Amino acid sequence: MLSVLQTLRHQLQGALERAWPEAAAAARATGQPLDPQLEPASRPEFGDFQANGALPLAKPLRQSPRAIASAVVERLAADPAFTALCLPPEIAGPGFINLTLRPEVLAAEVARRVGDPRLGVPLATAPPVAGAQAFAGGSDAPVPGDAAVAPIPLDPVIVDFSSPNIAKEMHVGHLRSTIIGDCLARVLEFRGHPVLRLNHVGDWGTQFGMLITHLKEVAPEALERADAIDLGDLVSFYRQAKQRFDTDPAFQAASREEVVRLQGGDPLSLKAWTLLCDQSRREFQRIYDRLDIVVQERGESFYNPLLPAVVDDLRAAGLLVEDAGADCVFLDPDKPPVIVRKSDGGFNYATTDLAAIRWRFAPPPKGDGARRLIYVTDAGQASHFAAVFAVAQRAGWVPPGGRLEHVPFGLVQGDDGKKLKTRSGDTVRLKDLLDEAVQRAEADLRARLAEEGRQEEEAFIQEVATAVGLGAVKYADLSTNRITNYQFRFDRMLALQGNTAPYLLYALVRLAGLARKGGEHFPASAREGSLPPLQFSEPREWALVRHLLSFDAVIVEVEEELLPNRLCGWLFELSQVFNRFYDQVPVLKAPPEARVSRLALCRLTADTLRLGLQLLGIQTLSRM
RNA sequence: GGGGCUGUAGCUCAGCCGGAUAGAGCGACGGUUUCCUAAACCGUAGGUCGUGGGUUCGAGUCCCGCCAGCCCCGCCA
Repeated sequence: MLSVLQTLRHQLQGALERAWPEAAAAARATGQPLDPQLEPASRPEFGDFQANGALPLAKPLRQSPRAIASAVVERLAADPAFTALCLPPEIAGPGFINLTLRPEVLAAEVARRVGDPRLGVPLATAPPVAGAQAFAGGSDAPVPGDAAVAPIPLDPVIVDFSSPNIAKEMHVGHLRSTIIGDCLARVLEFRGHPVLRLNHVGDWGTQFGMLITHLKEVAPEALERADAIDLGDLVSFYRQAKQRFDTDPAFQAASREEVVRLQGGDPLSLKAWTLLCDQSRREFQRIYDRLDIVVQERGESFYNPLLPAVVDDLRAAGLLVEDAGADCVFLDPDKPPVIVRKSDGGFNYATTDLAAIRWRFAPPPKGDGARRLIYVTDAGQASHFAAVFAVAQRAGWVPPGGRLEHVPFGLVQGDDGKKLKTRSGDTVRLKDLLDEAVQRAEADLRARLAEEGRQEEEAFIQEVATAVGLGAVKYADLSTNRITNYQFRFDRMLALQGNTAPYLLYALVRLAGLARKGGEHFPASAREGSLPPLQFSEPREWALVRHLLSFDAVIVEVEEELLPNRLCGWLFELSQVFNRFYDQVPVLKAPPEARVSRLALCRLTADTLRLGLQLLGIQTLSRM
């Protein structure tokens, strides 16, 4: 109900200004107009919204907060636009103004969303030009959809996520970036942003020297044939190469020469490099397909030709300093510099990251023309990104209004609170982890079926186990605040109760059951004109109504804060509120006059839950 | 040594721009099924928000100090 909130905010501000015209004018003159501080109510008994603004005004206005509040309420009562929306406001506590929307306003808001594919969430609009933001209403970002503005094409948002390394297997370390990045991209896309999902794979660098050298020795025939060979277990291949590199000086020397050949564009080296990349790509794609994740590969090698320009730019900007033979940018004379060219003349990862920023902000055709760059990597890289971002700023590559955001996340830990490992101490392969989640979900399901004496097709069992298992892994990751480390526990994430994927999926299954059994009464859409005015009476109906109407707020919040756990928490609450409703309020067996409204409410709940899970990247079910 | 993140119930975690009496889930204990999937619902117990100051009408939230844990810190990504 962002638009209602915005409307009320203007009305309150108007009331405030009518009550104290001089103070309001003075406040405006300072650029800080009187703020009613309207926000969603902190408790249900306070109504829908609360205005806290009277309290801080007590001192400047030399009146008691309650007197200020009652003056505002008086003006509001005289505003027909306000009384059409709200019941008479109440003044509570030290001077809070509590607002409750009229039941028919809430019901109409619900009706408007039934059958609406966007479920009340507006499309994003172009941000205002910097400096042109001052309008009545304070510091709030304008709510899109509030006014009928001609849509301005939005600049792309880049989400840089997943980013495994070629010739290595995806492991738990890639899990969070992949899942969180995909979720953020989905939310941004839903809001209407053109999103570039970029997989910044590690496909360039010194490790290829040893890999190619090893490949040339182990499988020279691969370089002769046109088609890529199957290297089998890439991980063990990598290990072999690494081991030889660490123990065999001759191999080491050969590897170093190989790096030079590769960077010099030697055809045979390039062929070997391509083979390794193709092989890895196929492995990665299996995981992405399984997780239903779309990401476009644009590895480090893409920026290779762009690296010299980075150094040139920095030099031209007067930022480069040579130190111990390396080209450096000193952000702070007392701290280690950002090295953009090593003493041996080679570039390193900072250079690549800088080249990426430069390219991504630059207008097409020599760049992506992006407005917002989002990097989803572990928190350990925070200082690296802070430094690189600062260099990009100083170099002038960030356009006005351009945003550079590192989206850090914590470690995946085991039960012991340490970095997750297998029993033998190896890193856990992502594939194994997903397999186990699905297997456990399947075992749970089979046990349940046996217990309940249910017979189900094998295909059904596989579908449910997959959706539950993979959904549980994703949800467990997304539902905690990403900045903290999180404990990976199968039993917890697959638990049938609590803040888990299965709990949410089950709520949707209940709703799907209602739709199946009451399908002929399930309203398709309010827009077809078949929906009578909705009426609600039960407290649990109203709780569901109110929660559903805050969907737009949580989506916009995730878009801005890039915190998927906010959406998870909201969906969990929705499931809880629905389950309480379902437990106590009959739907199909309701009297006819109540049934239509309840079915409409269920329809909206189901659509919202389905959309929410879809934005998390979680497959939904109609039976389980 | 410098920097970052974290510290909230037994456990795992929320807590939005500083707002009213601190919120879930799990676990524990107790209750609910003639009724749309009980994978559910209802209730009880459980807190010095690491710690000491400060800012203010009001601090888990902002500022400073301290303690503890984790992470990063010149040619790896």
